[in-house]
Amino acid sequence: MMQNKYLVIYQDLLEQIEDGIHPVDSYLPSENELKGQYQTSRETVRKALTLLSQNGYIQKVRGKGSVVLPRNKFDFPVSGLVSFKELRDKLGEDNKTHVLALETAVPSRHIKKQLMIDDDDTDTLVTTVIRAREINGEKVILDKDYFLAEKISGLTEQVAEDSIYQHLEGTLGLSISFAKKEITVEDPTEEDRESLDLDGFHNIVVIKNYVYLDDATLFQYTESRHRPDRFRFVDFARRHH
Amino acid sequence: MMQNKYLVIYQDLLEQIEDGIHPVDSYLPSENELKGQYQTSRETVRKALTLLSQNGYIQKVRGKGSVVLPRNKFDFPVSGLVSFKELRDKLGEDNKTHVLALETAVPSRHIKKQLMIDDDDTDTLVTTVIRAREINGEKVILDKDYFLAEKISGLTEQVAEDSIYQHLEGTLGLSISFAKKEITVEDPTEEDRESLDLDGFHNIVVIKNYVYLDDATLFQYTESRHRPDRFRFVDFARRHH
DNA sequence: AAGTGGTCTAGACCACCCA
DNA sequence: GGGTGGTCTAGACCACTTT
Repeated sequence: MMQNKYLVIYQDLLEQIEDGIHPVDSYLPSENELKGQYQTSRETVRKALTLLSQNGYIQKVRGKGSVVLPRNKFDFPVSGLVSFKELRDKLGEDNKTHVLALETAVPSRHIKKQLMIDDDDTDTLVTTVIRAREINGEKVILDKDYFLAEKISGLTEQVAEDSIYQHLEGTLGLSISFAKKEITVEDPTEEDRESLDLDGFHNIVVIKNYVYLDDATLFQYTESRHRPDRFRFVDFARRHH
Repeated sequence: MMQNKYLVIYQDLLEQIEDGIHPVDSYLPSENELKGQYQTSRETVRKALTLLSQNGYIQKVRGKGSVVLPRNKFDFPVSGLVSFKELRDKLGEDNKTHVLALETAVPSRHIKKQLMIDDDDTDTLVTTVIRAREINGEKVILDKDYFLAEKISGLTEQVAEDSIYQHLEGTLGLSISFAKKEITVEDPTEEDRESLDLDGFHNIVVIKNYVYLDDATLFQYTESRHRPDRFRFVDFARRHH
């Protein structure tokens, strides 16, 4: 299995950082050393280091080297595109997924708008998946996913209970490229009250997510509605001067 | 004033995109064309395009070119490091800043922990700034900033009412490199109730921000506490395969 | 086949840090 | 002054899209 050289270097170094071979506050080997170790050019080494830097693992300091940054164990993968399955695997708590709906149909006005489908368009079908996420016996997250039906297939209840993303990227070979997220706090809807264990909570955290493929086409809109006590968002942002 | 070539190209193209010279869904000139236009090498052109791509302005598509992506006018600068001043300038609403505290002292246990200062350390001073932000006559955001005092100077009430960031980057020449953010929803504290117009709101959105300089040293911890109806966070995240 | 972006190379000069 | 990362070059080959 051949890979891009810079990705091999990236993954190598990442593993070494996670294994503590390069502890926090220590310096990675210099770009010249790495260039020798991997029998490659300096620009290729730099590509790997730039990726590590973008993902918050190292900081490059002029005249000194690349320092390993501290990482909080609980950080979710850097700023998003995080699915419930990944999250659940990290947290390792008791949990369950209830599939409340799974259907393919002509979407409502509101969903058409979110997916940039023309209002007059009555041909484009959208697959809707609604799931309640249960953690430690309480239903605390309501996930409402809307997919362009033409792009997906084989979406069964089984798949929806596990990980849709795995299905998309693994089985269907779709390549997710980027996403736009918006986080707000709203009043719970009737649906929220019915589907979740809201107890005494008066608010709900809403994450709206627009997901795009490699060819820049929008193909998914997701609304993830969290009970406030079960919401946490971690972000790493670099300033591009 | 000489600049890096790739930044010149980046800013040029960005301006052209914002001016509509390259409308949404159109393709930028190809890398070969740009290389000619700017009398430079292709790798340098690619560096500029990569920046545009990271910041969510374009999507590069293999075999086709660089497509201009749609942008919501209201997007704040991509995922963060947004200061209240920037935000206020965008929104253009009536607003005011009340400086509630400004002092330099040995910090509390809790703040020491946030700024990675040793518990036994009684020498390191921290400058605390507490500000309430008023929008349309209501105090809706409480900003609590803690700076390593040795790194800053000349922080007056005047400066605090305007933009501390401008002071840091402009006047002091500090170079902010990256930040880690955590967003959660909590119960309001006594301080929140006293300093803000919470009306009937039962929750408060808390953004904890750890800001680092170019040399990877932590120098600021900020807690920004928003009334839920006045909170909105927008994020653009690329998937690095 | 021609054009596009993706990767890689071997070298160069510069700005910065440190002994 | 020697080592570090930051920028830039002129070329090469590849994978993909389009005609």
